[in-house]
Amino acid sequence: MADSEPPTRPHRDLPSIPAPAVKRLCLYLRELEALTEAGRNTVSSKQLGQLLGLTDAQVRKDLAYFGQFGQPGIGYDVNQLMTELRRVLGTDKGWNACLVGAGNLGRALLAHAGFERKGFRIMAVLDASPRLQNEYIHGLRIRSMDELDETVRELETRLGIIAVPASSAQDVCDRLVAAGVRGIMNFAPKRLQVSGDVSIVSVDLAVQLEQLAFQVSLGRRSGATPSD
Amino acid sequence: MADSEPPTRPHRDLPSIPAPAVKRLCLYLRELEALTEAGRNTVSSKQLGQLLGLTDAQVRKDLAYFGQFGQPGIGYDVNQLMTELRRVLGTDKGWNACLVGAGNLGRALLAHAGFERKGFRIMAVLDASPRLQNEYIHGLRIRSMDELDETVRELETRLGIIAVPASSAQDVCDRLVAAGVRGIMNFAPKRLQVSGDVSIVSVDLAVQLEQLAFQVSLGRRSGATPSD
DNA sequence: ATTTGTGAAGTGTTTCACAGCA
DNA sequence: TGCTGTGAAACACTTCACAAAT
Repeated sequence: MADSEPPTRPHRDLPSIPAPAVKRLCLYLRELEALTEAGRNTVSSKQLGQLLGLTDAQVRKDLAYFGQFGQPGIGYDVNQLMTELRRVLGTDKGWNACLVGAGNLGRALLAHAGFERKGFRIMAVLDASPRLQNEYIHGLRIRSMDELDETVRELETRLGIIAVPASSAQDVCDRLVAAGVRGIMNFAPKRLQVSGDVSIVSVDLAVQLEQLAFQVSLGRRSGATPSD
Repeated sequence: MADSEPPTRPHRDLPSIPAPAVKRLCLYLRELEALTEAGRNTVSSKQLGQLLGLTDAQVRKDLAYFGQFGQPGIGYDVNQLMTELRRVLGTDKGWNACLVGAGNLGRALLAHAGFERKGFRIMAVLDASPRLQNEYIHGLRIRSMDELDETVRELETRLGIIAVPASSAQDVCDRLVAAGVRGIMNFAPKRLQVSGDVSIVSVDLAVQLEQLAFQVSLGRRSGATPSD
């Protein structure tokens, strides 16, 4: 996991960035946001590393893939580094998303405050069940699947979030891709196949619990797994 | 991510298993469950690999860390391999969990059918808010935080699930550990520190969306990320 | 013919260690 | 002194390629 994916190139012919480094970037940003709230102006690679259980060298290498942000003897400017990381991650501008599946998980995602804070906005909810159609949740009308195409186009939702059962996940995925989304976050316990230029991130909650069960079975001492 | 964690040892002095391999084990199991439902009796490493976007060599290496399950010329027996993987992952026996946080996410997790199917059972829900106390959700009474200790002991919940805001996550974590849970699944956007012999798996949904945004920004072709 | 299991080779990632700067 | 940025070394993971088994 984390894992078996091709490294990403920032631009054509720049050194490629290890996938694990990209994962850590998000965590650095999260810690920086906490630091700035705590009133800190600068932070060293050592301090940032300690907050996340990483070595200072790791932190410096990761950040150096994207530029030279630090000052020898001082460390990194918290605000500047946050801005840089947001730019690198592409979260400096907002992202519209549409959610498919208005079950328990879908509703929880819709209410999730963390998304808005990070610049993600769920603009529409769709569900296949006629029972739910035109019901309102969190101020959004539940749309029918027939409306998927126009929804994605009119609201310009570049991202789709799949919170439907595994059995319909691939179908929903195909329709989202056809409608023009560029990225899909998948919560169904199913590997999705996509044709073309669409990115996928999958989160299988049961798989995460299995990972935990394995670590506990092993009697692992303090297995700290940052995110994923 | 997948990622920056120490490899795990199955038993003392056996070859250590790469962390990425453990992540894939859960995915193999998921595919095997689908295969058996489809009536398949055997599967080759090549077929299993294709289902997950992995090479056949990768699949064989991963499985070989735990034993010799395959038959040359034939492949793997689907049912036998499922049994073996469940045993390796520790999910052949049930796992009791207690959930802290009865907000939107907590409720969604409680209703999540995928957990029960995999042998995980949420036995109790707790929440700090007096407003929710003694309310019932999904057949479970919402307990006060004062009841945490007795709940963990009496119901023998080896796992704790944290679905509270970041600000109280560390406190909840400490209390769960003190009460005796051996593993914690954390949904708060906060790195948890644990003392001693407790495993942690964290899932930060906003971080996952950031990963997706990054991949889309890069114009990645078909970035298939198995779980994570 | 097909497929496993596995050493060896290849590739990718992390850590080390130090020059250079504040 | 304290810290960054970075080549070089160490380590980890994946892929290759083939002997052995059916």
